[in-house]
Amino acid sequence: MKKLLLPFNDTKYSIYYYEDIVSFVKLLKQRPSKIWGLDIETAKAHSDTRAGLDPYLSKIRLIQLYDGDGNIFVLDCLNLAYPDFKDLRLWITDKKFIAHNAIFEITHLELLDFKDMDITCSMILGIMCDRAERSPYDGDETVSYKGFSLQALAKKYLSLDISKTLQVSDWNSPVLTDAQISYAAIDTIVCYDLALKLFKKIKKYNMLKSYKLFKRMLHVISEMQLNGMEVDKNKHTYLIQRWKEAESTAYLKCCKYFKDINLNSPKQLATWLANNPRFKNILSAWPKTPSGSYTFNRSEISDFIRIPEIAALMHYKQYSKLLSTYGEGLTRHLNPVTGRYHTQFNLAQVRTGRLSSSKPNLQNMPRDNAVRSMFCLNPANKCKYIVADFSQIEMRVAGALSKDSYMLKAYTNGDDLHTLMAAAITHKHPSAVTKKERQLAKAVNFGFLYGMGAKKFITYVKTSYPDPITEEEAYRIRGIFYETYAEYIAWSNQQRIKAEKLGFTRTPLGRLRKLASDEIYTKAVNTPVQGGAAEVLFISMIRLRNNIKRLGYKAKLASCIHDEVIVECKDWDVDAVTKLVEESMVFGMLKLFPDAPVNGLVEAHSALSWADAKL
DNA sequence: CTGGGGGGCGCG
DNA sequence: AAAGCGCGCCCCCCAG
Repeated sequence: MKKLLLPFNDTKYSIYYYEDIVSFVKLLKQRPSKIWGLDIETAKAHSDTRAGLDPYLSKIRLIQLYDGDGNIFVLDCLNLAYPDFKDLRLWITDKKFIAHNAIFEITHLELLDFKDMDITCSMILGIMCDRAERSPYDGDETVSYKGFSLQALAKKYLSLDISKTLQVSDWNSPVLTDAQISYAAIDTIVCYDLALKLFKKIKKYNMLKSYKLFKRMLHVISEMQLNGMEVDKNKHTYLIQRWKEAESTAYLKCCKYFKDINLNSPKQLATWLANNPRFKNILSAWPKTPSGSYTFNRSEISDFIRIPEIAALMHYKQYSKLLSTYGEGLTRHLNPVTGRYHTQFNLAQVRTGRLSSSKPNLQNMPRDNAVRSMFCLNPANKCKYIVADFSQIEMRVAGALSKDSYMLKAYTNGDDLHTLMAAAITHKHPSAVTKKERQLAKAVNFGFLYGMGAKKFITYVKTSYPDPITEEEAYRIRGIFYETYAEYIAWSNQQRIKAEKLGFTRTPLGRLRKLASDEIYTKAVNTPVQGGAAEVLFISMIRLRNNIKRLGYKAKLASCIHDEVIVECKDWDVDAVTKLVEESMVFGMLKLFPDAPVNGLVEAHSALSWADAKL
């Protein structure tokens, strides 16, 4: 044991540094604190560049615990054996912790078998406060404040400057310097103080329910991130080969029309268009980007898509997109230890309360069967993917929130709202509605739900429907939407009035989103609906994970895509867990909206691959 | 050489 | 008066 004195922020702290876990735990037990600041330092355990950050490529070097009363206990794990942690695990079970970016601590500690720790995340508190206090239109008064790192939030909320220069120091070094140990200790103090301050704000803003849901999600996310998604690399390689061939064919065709032009440069394309005599007569009708240059956005220029030059260009862009985003580049995210994609799920970042996914983003994989079938389990492991979807979750949440009797009646009867809308537009009986008409109605429902204008609807239809519609027709259809969902429209207007008065809107569980005045018309309506759908999903996933653990099934969450969950499950438990998934999702809906109709709410299937489990 | 904005596009 | 929403990642291009 080594004791260090740490003067920091006008206070004197004591650091107790241990290399022996028995005395470490013995001392911890003497402290009365129930809430502890927690941080870990990790060292590289692999040559990969991500080593030190990725739980599979790192080893924990230090565990730092702050008792909230001037004492920091630091355990150096360099020379500890795995079974040693038993006493620490036991000590941890009835304590609460505070960490910054708790997902990092949870995922790393999970691999040492520290399960379901009660951790508050100061980063999530910080993001939630930010979303409540600042719309993107507000800018940011704190110039140096950027992102939600501990350093940034310490400066913003505690007016503290903490150095991060030692973070990248060598945590593999056999002997750590006093400066390194002090650096490691400071983070626990700062995140402890930060969380106390931010937690008061959360209560003041009435966001406790919402925060508690996020907190419970930490373990769900940790499970998904650690589990990851398995891919069949051969399928991917084959796919890339096919895309490359298609791209080069398309490129050769483009060469006839575009001389010395980078097809990936919108700027060069715009110049080419402006100077091409063939386009002289239609140039005035060519749509433009917000900043005023000619656009080559596929959905904006659907009027000109039949012109050979444009058709060739679009064909090239299609494969160029696939190759650049879903080609070879994707594989750099494969984990060298597990061979899987361990996506990062970002909690609380999205203003409506959804999750987002990055490195790689698994939430925007092409719907293409060939792509999704590369997410495929090895049959030798005797596992299946269970894929379950909410059916039309946002429409259902819209109905539940507004209590629109037309929507609720349809869901109660098991009717399809898109088919009903198609029937209303065409004056047909629902049973006579064609596939094409339903497709248009789908665009009607999705578009007008959040206040789309008739004009935009025309271009929107062009992308999702084969035949164009006239302006007159667009206004007529908009009228039908407003009549059909009159109660929903009334609720929408109420939401707008409320948001105008308060300057913010909330999700059903109370997550606050500040809105600038010109955001209100659409976002005051969208946020409760999209946010409500996210909250339903969160409740469902928490329930599902708890029940899988409680009942001892061999299954783990693998991913989620806004209204869809993917579970990896041992063959012999697939039937039982599929039922559990369905039950959990219905439970999530009813927990948030007790009166919601739930027939046809969930669809679930299982198979070796993501593609096959969707059928 | 890096960072950031714009344009574009994949998903829900 | 008019207004779909929510993301992340790719490439280009320009500023520092």
